[in-house]
Amino acid sequence: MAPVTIPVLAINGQTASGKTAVAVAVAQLLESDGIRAEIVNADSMLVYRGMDIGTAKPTLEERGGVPHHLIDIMDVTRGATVADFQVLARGAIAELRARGVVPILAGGSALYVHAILDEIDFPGTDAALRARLEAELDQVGPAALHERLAALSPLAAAGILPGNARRTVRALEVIELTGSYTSTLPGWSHAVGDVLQFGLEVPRDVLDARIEARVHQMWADGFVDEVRGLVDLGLREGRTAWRALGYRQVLAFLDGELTQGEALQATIAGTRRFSRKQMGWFRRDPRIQWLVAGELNAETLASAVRDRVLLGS
RNA sequence: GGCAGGUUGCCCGAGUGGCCAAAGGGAGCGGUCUGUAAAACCGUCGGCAACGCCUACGUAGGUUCGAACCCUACACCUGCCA
Repeated sequence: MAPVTIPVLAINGQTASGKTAVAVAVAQLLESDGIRAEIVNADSMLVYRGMDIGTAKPTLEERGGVPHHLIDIMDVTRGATVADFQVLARGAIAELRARGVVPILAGGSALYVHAILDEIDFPGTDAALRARLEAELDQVGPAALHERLAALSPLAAAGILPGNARRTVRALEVIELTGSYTSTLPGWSHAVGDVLQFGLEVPRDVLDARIEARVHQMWADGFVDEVRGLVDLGLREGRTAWRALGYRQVLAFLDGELTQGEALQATIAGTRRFSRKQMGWFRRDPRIQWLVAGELNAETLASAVRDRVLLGS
């Protein structure tokens, strides 16, 4: 078999931009050309089993027979991390390529996408050390810890705001583990070869309307019951899952802190804000080619992949 | 019908004579980011020709050098009595 080029197609975009549907459509178009493609998820919350309605996880029907990777791979009690995800996603991409299948990386978690595609090495972690630092944080507060960080590494401290306890703790952890810590992300340089990056752009007002409709639909589809069920499975015990957009608001409702209507509105507002943040992140990546979301997106992306595959063969 | 309380900026909510364009929270807007990232943190947040001016604390008037804060009337909402 002649060696052919297998590009990675990355489809980025805000939540509710339609990237999932486009990714599936692209895979199906390629399939009809005799090019196999499968989807690798790059949405942080889709990894959790049982978190379906609130994450707008594509149903089997919506997946249209296209295999999806890194969806439903862990329980809500576990804390997903970028570092884990990086390893898993790169593994999936390599495995697909080895099989001659085009990986379509679809998702809206910008840090995850960055970590998968670009050269970023995450220093390790140590549970005991982390626990100690967090206990200390409770004692002395974030400002004191930040001061200590500043004494150990002025540079690292400069990149972290004093109020940000989370990042301060991690910086101290890494310094203790490795001796130094870098508080700035590396630039844009692919660690995975041959990547085509596209972004779907949706006008703000259109996206906002979609988000609102989508959240209402989640409620209608039984989102609150989904959360109730997950609570029994330990949703509150995890470190990450319960903070997911919508889930946190429903939990607040179940705890009596919000009315159900307030929880719904807060979810809409939170999702809207999240979409802004996503955009801010993706916009900075100069390699992304932006497409106005619309009918022809799948065609455009499929032909970009096709061209690349044929060129390489 | 009577008595008591309330009406504050986009929303909620402090303020009860000057230090009030008015605490705080939310929303909105903008930003930061190397193992929680759908997270965490930060800034901004009445208007303008902007070290000043204008508009603003239910409406209209009054007291005062000075009022969101005091008085009067009116409107609407709320609790108790009938």
